[in-house]
Amino acid sequence: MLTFRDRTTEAPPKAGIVQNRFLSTLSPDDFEELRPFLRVVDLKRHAVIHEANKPVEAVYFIESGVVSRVARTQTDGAVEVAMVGRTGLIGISVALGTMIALHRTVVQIPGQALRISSTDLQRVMEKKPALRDHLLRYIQLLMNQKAQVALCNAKHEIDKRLARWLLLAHDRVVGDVLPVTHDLLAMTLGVRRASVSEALSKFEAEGIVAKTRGALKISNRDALQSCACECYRIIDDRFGWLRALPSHEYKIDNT
Amino acid sequence: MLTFRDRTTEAPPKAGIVQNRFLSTLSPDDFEELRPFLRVVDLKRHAVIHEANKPVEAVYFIESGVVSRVARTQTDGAVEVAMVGRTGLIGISVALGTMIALHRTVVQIPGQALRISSTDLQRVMEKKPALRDHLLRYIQLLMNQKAQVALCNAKHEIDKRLARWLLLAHDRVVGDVLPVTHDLLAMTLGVRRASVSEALSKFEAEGIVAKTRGALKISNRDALQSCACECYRIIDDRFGWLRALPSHEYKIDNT
DNA sequence: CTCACTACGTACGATAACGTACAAAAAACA
DNA sequence: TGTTTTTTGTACGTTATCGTACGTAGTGAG
Repeated sequence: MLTFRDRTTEAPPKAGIVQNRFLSTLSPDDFEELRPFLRVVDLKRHAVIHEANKPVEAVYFIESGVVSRVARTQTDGAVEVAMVGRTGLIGISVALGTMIALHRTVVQIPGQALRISSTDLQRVMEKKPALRDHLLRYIQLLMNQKAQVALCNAKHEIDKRLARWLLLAHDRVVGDVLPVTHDLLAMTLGVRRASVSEALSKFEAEGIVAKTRGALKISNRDALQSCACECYRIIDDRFGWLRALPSHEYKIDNT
Repeated sequence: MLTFRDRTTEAPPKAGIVQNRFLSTLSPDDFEELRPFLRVVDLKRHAVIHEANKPVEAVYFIESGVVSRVARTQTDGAVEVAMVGRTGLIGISVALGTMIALHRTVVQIPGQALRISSTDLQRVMEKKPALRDHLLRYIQLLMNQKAQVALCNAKHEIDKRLARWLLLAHDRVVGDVLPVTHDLLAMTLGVRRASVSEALSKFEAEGIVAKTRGALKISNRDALQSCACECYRIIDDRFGWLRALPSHEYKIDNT
């Protein structure tokens, strides 16, 4: 059991209100078109939402939790190339028209999502071009994130990369607790588990995070930010346009 | 002067015929709509085609040479996140609707391109939805490449990454000579110049490449391929759909 | 309560890559 | 032609990270 109060599995702050930033920034008109097709689904830990090169049956707007897009090779394990949370969605290949997943997508921190079948979404997109435009703009965020991660992996030390990941994840969950193991972080960053443990111990000694078996608590976000490389800011800045858009309180059936 | 015959700056094999694979796989109907707007332009070494976060004035379909999309931070130099050649184009943000460049784009190996202004391309896209679909599908290739580079940077040794880059570049030029300096390769891969020199010396000792000041010749492509990591194949495979499409011989004014 | 299992702390030598530096060779320039 | 600049070869000590391994402490199952 978690020693920390795990706020990430709590009910969303406002029950029945859409938490997803992508959806809440849609115009009421566009969202109304989408609403009848959306269904709440649980994202269970380590669940594979999409498999690389396989057809995308449905698109998921993340309501809570964190999902990773990962790249793989035969010999190496999976490495995260982008992180998606309340601000985003999984299944962009529907907007791109191929309906084939680019990468494996895995649930890192459990939560919920609003699901719509690919065909339904396609139909709505045809009717509402603004929705497609919104999706395409979101794709730029993802591309930017992937590119920055590529640079970060090439140039920055493990502790900086770890700090970046923790900050991005922190932004995407409710509360300060991240229910992640060192092992998971190691896989995600493509490094040794031991390296993650060492870096986290250093952070804990400086009072930046507090550790528990299976979970981390961010105690001093500002200090963590000064540990991270510029990449965090660069990735985060691109979400500015999403944050800048007016956010609506859309209701959704919790069934 | 180059000791090797530098075939990359020769006139294209068939003068007046479009070399760009993206264009040559368009339907005659769609291409005809585009043709009047296309102008041949030179890509000069180190020229910056697009600057990150700046408006995209025009889109470039690469005819010859190699162009890199690079990510940057204040403190680190630029690192390549994707490579574009005869098979692709620069300026996807026009297809995504934002008209703002995601990354800096730099000419690595000089060549030529077919240029169309962003507004003209937008107009053609509206008239010909198939063109937009084609563009969006191409974006998946780029995303895949970025993701694989992210993994590669995290997990693979310098010599394997170098081999991957050389293979990708080799696929994108005419002939076996790559007019690149060690310095450029180092920047591109995000490593020391000395590391590149060492790796190349090793390759030369094994008869895989031949070196000259400012240029490399791929002597044994098969051997090079067995030096590279899986990432080359993974990136290259995604171009399968482009290669699979029928290719037309479209004429273009060389003025 | 015991047992098995997962998560974490920590240690060791090995090695890939780093930063830096300097000189030689080739090309460009004047 | 001589001079400057660019490119490359090579070396040194240093550091980050690796692979591996083993012990320990929580956690869950029976």
